[in-house]
Amino acid sequence: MNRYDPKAIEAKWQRVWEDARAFHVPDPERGADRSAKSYVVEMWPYPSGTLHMGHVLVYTLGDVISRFRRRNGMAVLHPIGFDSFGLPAENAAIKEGGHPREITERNIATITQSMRRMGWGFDWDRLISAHEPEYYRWDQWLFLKLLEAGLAYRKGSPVKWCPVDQVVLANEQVHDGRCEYCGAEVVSKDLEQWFFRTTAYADELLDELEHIAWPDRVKAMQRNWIGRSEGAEIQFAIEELDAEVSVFTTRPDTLFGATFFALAPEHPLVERLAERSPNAGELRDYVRKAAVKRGEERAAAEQKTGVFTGFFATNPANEARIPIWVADYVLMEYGTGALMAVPAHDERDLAFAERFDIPVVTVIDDDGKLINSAQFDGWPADDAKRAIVDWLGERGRGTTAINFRLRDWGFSRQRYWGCPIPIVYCDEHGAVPVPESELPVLLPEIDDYKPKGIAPLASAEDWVRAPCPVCGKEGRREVETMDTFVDSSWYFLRFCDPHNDDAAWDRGIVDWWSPVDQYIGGVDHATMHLIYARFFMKALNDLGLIGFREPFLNLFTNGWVQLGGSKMSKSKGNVIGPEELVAEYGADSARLYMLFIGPAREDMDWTDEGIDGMSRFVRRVYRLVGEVAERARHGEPPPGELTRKAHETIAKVTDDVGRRQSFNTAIAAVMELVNELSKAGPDDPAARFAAETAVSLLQPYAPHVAEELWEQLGHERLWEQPWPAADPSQLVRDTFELVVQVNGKVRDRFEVDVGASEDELIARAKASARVQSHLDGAQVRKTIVVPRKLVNFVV
RNA sequence: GCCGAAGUGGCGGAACUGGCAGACGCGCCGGACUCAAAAUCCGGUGCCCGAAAGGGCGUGUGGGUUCGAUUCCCACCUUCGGCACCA
Repeated sequence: MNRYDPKAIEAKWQRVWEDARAFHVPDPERGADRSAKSYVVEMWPYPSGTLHMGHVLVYTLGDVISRFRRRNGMAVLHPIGFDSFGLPAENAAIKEGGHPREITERNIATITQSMRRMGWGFDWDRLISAHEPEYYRWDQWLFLKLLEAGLAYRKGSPVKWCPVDQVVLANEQVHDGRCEYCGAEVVSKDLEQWFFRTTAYADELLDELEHIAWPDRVKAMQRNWIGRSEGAEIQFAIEELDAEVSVFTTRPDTLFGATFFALAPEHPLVERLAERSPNAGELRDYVRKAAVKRGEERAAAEQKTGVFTGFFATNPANEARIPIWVADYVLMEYGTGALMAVPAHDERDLAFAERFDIPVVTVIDDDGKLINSAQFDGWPADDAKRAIVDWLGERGRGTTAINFRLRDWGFSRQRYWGCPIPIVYCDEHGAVPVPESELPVLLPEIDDYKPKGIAPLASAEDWVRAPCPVCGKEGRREVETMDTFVDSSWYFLRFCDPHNDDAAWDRGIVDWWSPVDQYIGGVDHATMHLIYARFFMKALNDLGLIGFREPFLNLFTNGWVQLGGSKMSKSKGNVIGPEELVAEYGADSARLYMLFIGPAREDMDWTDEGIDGMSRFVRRVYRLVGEVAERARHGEPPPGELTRKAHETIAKVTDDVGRRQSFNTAIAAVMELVNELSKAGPDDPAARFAAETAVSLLQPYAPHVAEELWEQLGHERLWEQPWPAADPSQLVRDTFELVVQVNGKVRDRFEVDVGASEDELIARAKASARVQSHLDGAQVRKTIVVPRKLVNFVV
């Protein structure tokens, strides 16, 4: 008997698939039926040195789904590419020398090899990588489109700046308000940065969550992230300045309880107040210090801080003059950067009021009714919200308002290894887009990638000098690059038409395949990537470039793979990686075990004992099926236990993989079938059918060994065979196990004819000696019969 | 603080629609084969009492609904995750 040799088997079939172009899908024919297409995408990997266990999980999931759908008669697009721009390659280049491109391409080559060895059925003809000009020129083109549509823009936003070194500092480079390099006091400076107007779609991004089949937790995270809150904007007057300043509040019902007014240090009004304030020095000093603090630092402060401006604001509800403070717990980025403080009904306002001895006025009683609120006294708070805003509205002092936590997406990066932003700055014409005909703006070669606080590209002086597209006079190129999330916001569109040199994609082709039917990836991308990609689709749809507004109809979020946990096994002591795993056990066992450990949606713990067990199972299947293959018997399997078990297993696996996406239980079901087959032995008349069924059902998980055994059984090209169908007539049983309970406790169980009537069931149940001993002459008060399940006597 | 997910044997987990708790696997125990070991095969394995038959207990805790609850409801505890001076 030949021994199971995964290395030989896997190499053999990988070769066969490649020669047969088994996973290649052609472009759709014009007018082709879309109902049987399926577009399956796993989040494209960042090409770090090697594959890790997380990759094994994600791509095996995608492969199982793709192979299953192919055999269910669907045209399946299952592509792969690399998210190949980004920081790690740049950092590696800084640390070890070499060019980020070389490092990246070397890694891609290594990982590609490993992916092939895992047997993942990708359409390799569609391989794309973000760092190639053939890809990123379309990043640039899309940027120009969004710019034209007003969905990309530039604005100044405050950064930490060292006035001595003349560089931007990252948060981590500021210690106690001083520069990490020279110790100079850091100041805040407005720096122009690029933004996408994600907030233009805030409402839709929120509302459309209702209509996509995503996990609840991901939807919840996006809702949190978008953070819609409903409330009101209310105008307060500052009489001394003859100015008005508005605040956002979700609690207009507490308006009568406002006892002070607070401005963010960055609020434009602060400087105007400082000009006329007796304590201008203190005020400006406070503002300066607040500006160089990190947001988290401000939030973590044990005590609230602030400075009184010397001015007062007038509450439009009761004409009360309340003191205006500047306080760094007020955020310029949210609402209007100003707030009415109601210490009685807001913890933060209370903490501030206590610190600075500001009065606290309660305006809502324990019953939720308004007090101290003039004509609104006695109103329930919820009704009062609306009534007060209406009342203010009549006098032009307030209106309902909605605020979002979501901010526009700042996507420019002071980094080298990314897509150049196609803009030239001209003294006369400002930021001028590079004409489409001049794309791509190629990333130039430079010598030093180190972050110096100015973008590395600035050192490529010949490249930076470029003529202004409008006037031709010398201008300077944008030296910042795009966030890599730009690359990943549309790569799944490019997969549909990956080699198009004339356009980012052909709309007909993209609209045929898209949206993605099944997207798979880690929950760590719940907010950023999955929001940005949704934003892109909405924008591209509005631009007429695609025919849909949501990128991913179904999302499967996989858990994390923990290695060893507390109990690292064997004496290796080391973490075992996919490469060693394939070398030791073969890809099939690795793939199977990865999905068998537990529900793929949840975190899981990889153990070496576990894969030993799976390896045992695969060898067992190999041996058993081999024994069956040697027997000559063919033809229809006779009805019986084993035949029925095979049909039940087909039904179970089809449902688990197809509908429930419960991949671990499907494997368990096949194991049960294999156990039955083992018990029946290779000479059982149904053995061949059981073996063929087990092999066929295992194929999405363990494609190599399945293909090999399928061949041994005398067939060909399992990957093209229709998925087996359970014969309903074979699933019918003529007896079932009746459970008999007394007072809800199981006392006996035995086989009963399916056709038995209720009375017969009760009679049979009562006849049982075990049941009798529990009835023990007591009077049966009630009898419950559940057809084909149980009888319960209540005594 | 707000939002979300989850608590089941020694371990990973199963039980999909309120109906046999613990499928499947790991580990462990016993046996077969072997000079021996590995591999493989067979059997056992929730806990407690019992020689056994059998009985009792048992799905985080406490209550409730129900003939019957891992499943539904209420309260609480714990763990994990997201957001967070967001007004």
